[in-house]
Amino acid sequence: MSALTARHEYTIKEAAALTGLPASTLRYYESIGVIAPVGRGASSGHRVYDEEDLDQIMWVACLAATGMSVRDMPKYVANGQLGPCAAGEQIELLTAQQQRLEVEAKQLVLRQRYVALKIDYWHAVAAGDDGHVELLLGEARTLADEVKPASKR
Amino acid sequence: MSALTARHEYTIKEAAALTGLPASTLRYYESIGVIAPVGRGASSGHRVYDEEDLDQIMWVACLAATGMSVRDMPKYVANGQLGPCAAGEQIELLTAQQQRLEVEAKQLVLRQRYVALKIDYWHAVAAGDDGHVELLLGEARTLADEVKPASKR
DNA sequence: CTAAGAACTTCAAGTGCTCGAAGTCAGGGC
DNA sequence: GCCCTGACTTCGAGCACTTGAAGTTCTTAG
Repeated sequence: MSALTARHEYTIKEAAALTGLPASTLRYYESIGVIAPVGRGASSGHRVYDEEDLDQIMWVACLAATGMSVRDMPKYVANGQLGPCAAGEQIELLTAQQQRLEVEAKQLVLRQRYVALKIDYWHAVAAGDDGHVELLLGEARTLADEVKPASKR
Repeated sequence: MSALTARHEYTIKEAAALTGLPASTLRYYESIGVIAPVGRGASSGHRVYDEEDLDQIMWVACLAATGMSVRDMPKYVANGQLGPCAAGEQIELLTAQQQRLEVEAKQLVLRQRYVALKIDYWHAVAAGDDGHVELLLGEARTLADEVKPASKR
């Protein structure tokens, strides 16, 4: 298996893009021991992530998203190391993460609408279109009420 | 009329409940000048919020939710009172924000695809479907390759 | 009226990143 | 070869809250 399965390697930037955590956070997590030390390029000293590292990071990202403090994480990461026997738990956490991402996507769309609305609003103000201004202000208030649960993060 | 139209007054706790921001954050925002100084009870020295304060806080909460830094907020909050003269600057700030949100949306979609792939992967692992596992690992690699051009193209 | 307790006050320190500075390293053009 | 660009490295400071301590004030029950 190992000979044919050329393990793909990732730079810190690719790992960041796939897991949704900034590179700085990946280094931070490694520095405080939340994730295991990542392999380094022989000559460069740069971090080299493999699939296993990414799985671990995804796991940590799930824990972080549920509000767990970084001091409590190492224990739970150890559980995640157990491999195939832990597949069920992995799926459970990843599914929860999927739902969070969906919520995040919805909130993002809402924010995009809100910003677009505000741009319209200022265009109307600049044009002196008072009727349109009033209309847009009303819509903005409606949207503002919906954007409440964006206080986390 | 105005005497009877009791302009409702709120404690910091009520203001927090209505705006969705913790009381500590309201004090923090006031301390750094993001919101105007709030009136105080004559004898107690406790903060007393009125409707206008709440509108301003809601507005700031929206800015915070869209990712604006607290340093940029005072200008933006002040501009809200200035009317048409500041429309150009408002539009400029909001358009920049719109572009940030667009980037964020693309990254979010990428993460969603990755998580979905990982769920498939663990299902295949649980089922002992090694061929499928290999296939999905390959797809993860392909997904990672898409990240690279996204940063510079 | 007084005493207990909840809720407010300020100030300081902690948290979880996040950014900037200064230096190292890989790849490409001359 | 040699330099340039750009991505990586560590480290320490900064940011946006957040929490804790210590004290004051409002409220309520006896």
